[in-house]
Amino acid sequence: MLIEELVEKTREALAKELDLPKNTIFFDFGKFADFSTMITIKYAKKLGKPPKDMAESVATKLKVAGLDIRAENGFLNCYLTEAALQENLGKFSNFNQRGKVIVEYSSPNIAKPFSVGHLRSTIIGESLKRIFEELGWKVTGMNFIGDWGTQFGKLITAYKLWGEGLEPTVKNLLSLYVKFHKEVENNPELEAMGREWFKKLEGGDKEALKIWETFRKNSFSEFEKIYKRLGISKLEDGSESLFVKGALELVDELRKKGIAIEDDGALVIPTSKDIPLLLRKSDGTTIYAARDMMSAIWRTKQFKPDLLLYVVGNDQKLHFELLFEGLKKYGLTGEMEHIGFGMIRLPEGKMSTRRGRVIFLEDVLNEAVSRVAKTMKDRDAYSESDAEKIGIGAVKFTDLRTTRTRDVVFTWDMLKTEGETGPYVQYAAVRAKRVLEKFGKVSAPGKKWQTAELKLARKIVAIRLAILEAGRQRRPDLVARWLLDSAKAFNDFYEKNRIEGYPTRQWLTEQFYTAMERGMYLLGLEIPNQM
RNA sequence: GGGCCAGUAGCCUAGCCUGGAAGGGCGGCAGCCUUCUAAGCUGUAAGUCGCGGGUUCAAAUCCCGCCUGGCCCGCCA
Repeated sequence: MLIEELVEKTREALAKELDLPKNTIFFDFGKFADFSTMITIKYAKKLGKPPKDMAESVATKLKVAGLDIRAENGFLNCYLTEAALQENLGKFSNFNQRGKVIVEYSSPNIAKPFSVGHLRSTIIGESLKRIFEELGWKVTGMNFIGDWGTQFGKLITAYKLWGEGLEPTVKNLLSLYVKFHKEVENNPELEAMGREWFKKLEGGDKEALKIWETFRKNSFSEFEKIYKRLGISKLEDGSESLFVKGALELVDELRKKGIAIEDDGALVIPTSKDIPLLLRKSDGTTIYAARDMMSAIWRTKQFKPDLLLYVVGNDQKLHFELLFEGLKKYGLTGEMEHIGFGMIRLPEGKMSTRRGRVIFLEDVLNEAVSRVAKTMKDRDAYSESDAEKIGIGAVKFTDLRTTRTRDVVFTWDMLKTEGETGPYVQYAAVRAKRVLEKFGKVSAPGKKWQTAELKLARKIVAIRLAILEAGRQRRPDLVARWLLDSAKAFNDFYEKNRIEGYPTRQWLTEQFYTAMERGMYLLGLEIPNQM
């Protein structure tokens, strides 16, 4: 029986034995046993009996095939038997969940370089996409590229004023944007010019559109490079600009239906919060909320999803609350969820594109890879492709292993390769891979596993629970946690036990390796050839 | 001013949903490469779980207040 089924069986058995509702029984996983509960303590209290005796008597009565259930310190600790462990090893698929989900992630802006700020959405989103796929969902990755809005009116203004003859590369456009915001302090009319150009753009002005197209084209080739390097899946193009026309029509429809109302010349949808959802400015142009709404409506029609996920920073939490309210008023019934994540900021404060205070992702990746390359060269074992895998792995893993919602202060410690890092995980996998290459595979383990072997097997088997929980809570860091635990267990095992010549150990090494491969894939980590 | 989130050893972090047994990493100190890769492993020191109250047999976890930091609070995205 699969581990999660054993958990469920135990829950049912306990509910029956203690006469408690199933949904009041919870387990801790991997802390002191494969899973454990202290429900007996609570129950003992109800009966006014000592918890220790209670646990003892429940433990002896409770019989679940495949489990060794023991009373320890008043807790009920459940251990998979050797047979159950063996059955579960090598099984990290077939979760058979059903459903369709659209995950919106990455969503960079055009005419701006990818900063480390975009990294989180991209990496977390990609990982969630893979986790949901693993669980059996049909997943569409959607890229809501920021390519519309007043800022492009400003950028066109800057381009017209100072950009003549300038190659419209992303870096050059960034300097124009920074210059605009500097100049605007002395020359406030620039703001008005910017709004004017945006109005022209939204009105379909040929010149404005032509300039904007150039921005877009250059940015897209930049994105492609970075996605390739990060191993990001092909994403459905959900650029904001695709929804401009629809948004204008939608806003009209909402007004006619009375869902949206005029307020100070602008059009808004009232909400339960103290601010409304603003859709259209008093100058008649739309703001991003209108395009967000239209986009959600389009997604729903096009893909008929059960769930819409938005992997966007915590700073937009309120926006999504308002947006979802607006969408519900419009009549959208599907589930919508904002998957917020903590902001990356610099030790000196928030990153700001306008002030040019950003760290480019490309620079971070290059630095990571070159540090790894140096280490490899010092050891006389340099490989360009492995350096890339390890360097990028270090950056991704650092990001993914911390709780999603925590803010991150950027330091170059992201690039560490020792301790709880991506390279640590990769290293354990590489060690296992080498052993398998050298000594081959065995068809079956031996009988009567030793303590060390059981210990390793328990860690490996927990991958199913990690993936299930990661999906339920939308938390890739739980998979990262498993990778770390499992790698730690293997490194420990490897140092203390000779693997060659012991069928059980060789077999476990293979189980470890395939599970690691799977878990690493879910986070987008690659296994180097050697390190 | 209002709202949301966070505060766990010198530093970083897990545990908080579902109360009961404070885990890990970095750095420090002391060790381990003639046997499958030392980006590894072992041992050790280091904690008023921000502060104060409450609920409870039991609070890092739940409730209230406060302090500190971050973020958000219609014509930006």
